[in-house]
Amino acid sequence: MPELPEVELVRLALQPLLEGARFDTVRLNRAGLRTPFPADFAGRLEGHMVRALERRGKYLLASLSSGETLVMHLGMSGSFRLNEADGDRHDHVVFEMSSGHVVVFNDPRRFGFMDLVAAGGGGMRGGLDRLGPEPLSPAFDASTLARACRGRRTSLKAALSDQRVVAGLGNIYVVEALYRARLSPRRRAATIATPGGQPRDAARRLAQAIKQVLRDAVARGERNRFRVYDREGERCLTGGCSGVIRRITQAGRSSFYCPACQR
DNA sequence: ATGTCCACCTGCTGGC
DNA sequence: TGCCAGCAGGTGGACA
Repeated sequence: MPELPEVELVRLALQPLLEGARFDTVRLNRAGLRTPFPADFAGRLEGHMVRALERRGKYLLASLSSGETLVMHLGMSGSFRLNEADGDRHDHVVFEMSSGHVVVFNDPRRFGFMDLVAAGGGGMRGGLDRLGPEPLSPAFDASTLARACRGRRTSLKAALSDQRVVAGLGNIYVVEALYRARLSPRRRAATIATPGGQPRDAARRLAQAIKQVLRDAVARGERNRFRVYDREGERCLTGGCSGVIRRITQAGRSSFYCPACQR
């Protein structure tokens, strides 16, 4: 399911159940997800308290009283069910908390993963440390975006999908942000910056659009209607534009855009 | 280094 | 009704 807004909503739902509670029992219904669970996974959780549940990009981070951090990623199809018994064949992990709450992790495709890392999250394979800025933080703006795109010959779609450029966007919100910024997903990333890496107007529009689509999605609280995603053949919703939404494939993924107003 | 492609896995949909 | 190709919101590794 999840891009940044959905992960943030999951975090908000889990936070009151986990923070301040200990793991009483951790049940693993299989050996791993995308990667094997770390050695003695249950043993390193049980008895320890969750001090805080935070989010970084699409990752959930539970800092523990043991000093370790539980890193969780939902992949494409991961979700948590709260206070229900497990039983589905894709219920892979069960947390029974000292608060009495039960948290079940379900993930049919098993692209998600869980790991335990030293506090801070360094040392995780792949690495949280390689993530770009949080798009909703002040540290992310037209300047940081322009610098990250400077000289890149790849498309804006590919650049924004790269978690090193900005953390948390996925296929849908990349497409939505480009639509709101009136920028084509096929446009070269480098063109939003000057050769010196200074932001052009397109970079300002794009940084603002990214923040806007993410904030709106979190505020709405559910994944409902998109303005351009999955609307191939339908009319463009931008005021004054009579274009028709087109679908193209980039890097094996669908992009949707209006050829009339997105340049 | 940079950019592109593919595999990982299951479930659902639409066309025949 | 059944079957099957194609597609799905992510990531990392292999390759040019």
